[in-house]
Amino acid sequence: MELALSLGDTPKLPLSFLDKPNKDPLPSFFSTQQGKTSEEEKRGSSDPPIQLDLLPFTPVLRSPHPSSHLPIPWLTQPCGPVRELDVNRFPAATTEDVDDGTSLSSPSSSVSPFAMDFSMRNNNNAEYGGRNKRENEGEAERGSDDDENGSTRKKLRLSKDQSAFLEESFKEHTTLNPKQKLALAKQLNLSPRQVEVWFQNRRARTKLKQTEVDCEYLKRCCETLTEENRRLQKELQELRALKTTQPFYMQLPATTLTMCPSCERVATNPCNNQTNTNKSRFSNAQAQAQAHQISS
DNA sequence: GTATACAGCGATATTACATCA
DNA sequence: CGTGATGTAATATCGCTGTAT
Repeated sequence: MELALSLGDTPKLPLSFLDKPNKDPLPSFFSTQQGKTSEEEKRGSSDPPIQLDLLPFTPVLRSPHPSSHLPIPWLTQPCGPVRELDVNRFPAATTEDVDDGTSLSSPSSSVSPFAMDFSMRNNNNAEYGGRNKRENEGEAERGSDDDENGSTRKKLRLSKDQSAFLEESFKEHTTLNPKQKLALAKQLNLSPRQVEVWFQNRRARTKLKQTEVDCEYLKRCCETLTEENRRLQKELQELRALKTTQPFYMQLPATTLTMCPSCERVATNPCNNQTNTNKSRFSNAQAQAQAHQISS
């Protein structure tokens, strides 16, 4: 994973929740690799920029309003490889079977990255088929989820293929405009509301994961800084002890003081910036103070 | 140009259910 | 088999934004 953190130079940590003002629903998916596993996301190293690769293929091009959505790649690009169909699906179910003339699963489909037919998916599931059928007939939108016998909602489990299809769509676009929503719903034989809910939940999951990663990163930062602080405190104590026991620099003639070009400190000798220790820096500071005293 | 009502949408919290160990 | 943990679909609510009046 690419890391862009520089605690010394960067005033701002690359945390999504710090970059976002308030309402931005999703982290910006940048500088990440594809195919990161959750194991890798939970890595214990102190690697910085923790930007989850939750949308590996595309940057987020979020538009606050459907009317301003950017062109939709998966509405215009040719379909990707045809996915394996659900083996549990009725073989007789074809796209044409459910096509009303505005088929979205044709090769020139304006919907899917890969052709797939889910028309029989939910009907295979005796428990959920009726509900989905009803919803797909346009009856169910917000607030009308009870099934026909008035019972409470039944939890629908989307099939693997449906989930995969939605995931692919989500990679292309994390939000849907109404047209996309309808197209996806038709393609998956789900209600537009279900598609909408799925995307809402998916965004929430994405954000949650990113938050977890951000927290983990902050935790590591805190630990690192604590350790650094501890080390510096210890060093300071040593330097104070050194000052009281060995004030050798006070005896140096002022004419031997020079300015180190690399670190811009007054020193008795040009210091090696890379190997300069804090102790020598301390001595330099003392010498600088002495030089200032002499000049004034 | 401004104020108001309304609709649509996304974010978020929560609930309900399915699945698994 | 019962149970708790976990994942996720679905619901409820709120706030924001654009639009019509």
